[in-house]
Amino acid sequence: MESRQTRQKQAVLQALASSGRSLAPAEILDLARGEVPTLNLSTVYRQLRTLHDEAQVVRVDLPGQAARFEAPCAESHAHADDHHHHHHFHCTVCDRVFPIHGCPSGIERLAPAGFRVEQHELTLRGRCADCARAA
Amino acid sequence: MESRQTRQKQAVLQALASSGRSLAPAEILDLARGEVPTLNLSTVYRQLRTLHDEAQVVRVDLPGQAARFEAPCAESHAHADDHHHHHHFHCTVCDRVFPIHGCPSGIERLAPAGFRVEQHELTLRGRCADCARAA
DNA sequence: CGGCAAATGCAATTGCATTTGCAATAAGAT
DNA sequence: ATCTTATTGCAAATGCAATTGCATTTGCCG
Repeated sequence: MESRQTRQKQAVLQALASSGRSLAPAEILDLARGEVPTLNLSTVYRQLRTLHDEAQVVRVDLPGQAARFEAPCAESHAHADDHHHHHHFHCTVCDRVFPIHGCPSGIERLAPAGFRVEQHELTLRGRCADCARAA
Repeated sequence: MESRQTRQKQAVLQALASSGRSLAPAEILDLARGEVPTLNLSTVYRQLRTLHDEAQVVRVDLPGQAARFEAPCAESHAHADDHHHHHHFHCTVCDRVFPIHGCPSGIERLAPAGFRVEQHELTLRGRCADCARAA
């Protein structure tokens, strides 16, 4: 099954790349329709799955939210699957999700004795610059 | 609508209180059935809603997971709705969720300029003591 | 001890996110 | 240009957490 180069695939990829943030499938649909007006949500989901398999998009889960997707970070290291580690800011007003670079240190120390921390996720919530300004 | 004192309500509360961790509705059902064998999942959900309204249980959302619930922390302050702030550890092996006390400092600094951080959530993932030992 | 509204059990239903069947379309290799 | 088959659009179907209708049970107050 060779993956083909379609306008809809490019549109999805383009939406993710140019937005610079994590997008929900419906957001991707909206943005990508600028390129391909007939684009369908099913296609977005299908492409997301394909792109995810091809490591062209990363899935992001935030607490209490449906899955979002983002383009792999530009600063990814040489190590194949080691994308730039980052966290997310969720705006409670506009519901958009932005990347946050950097992460608090000493996190592993928080776990109880005997627990083995292999990963962590931090989500900040509040108002993004736009919405804070509009307050 | 006065809330009554029923065996099932106590069983749910008891399960949460004695477990000392965050439980999914199905886990609560399992545990509470030790007390009330006929307990039904609908009732668990109904009680969780009631108890939540009465501030007797707290809802916990972890990334990519269905809602869990926990008993309000014992060390809650005098301030009515200010429960002891804490985070969670999710064991990827047994799928149980444990409370983590303490939280990294300087978190607010991570947000981009202009963003207003109002809240944050940290989730550690890995192996709990039991599962790390059994590795 | 009644009596009545709240709570329960059970089955059926809803609400969403995500997936799938299928006929029509369109890559892209020949 | 042609042929093969992956991809698309659309509608219908899933999966699953959570909710609800209803007849029955059970707190609980007088």
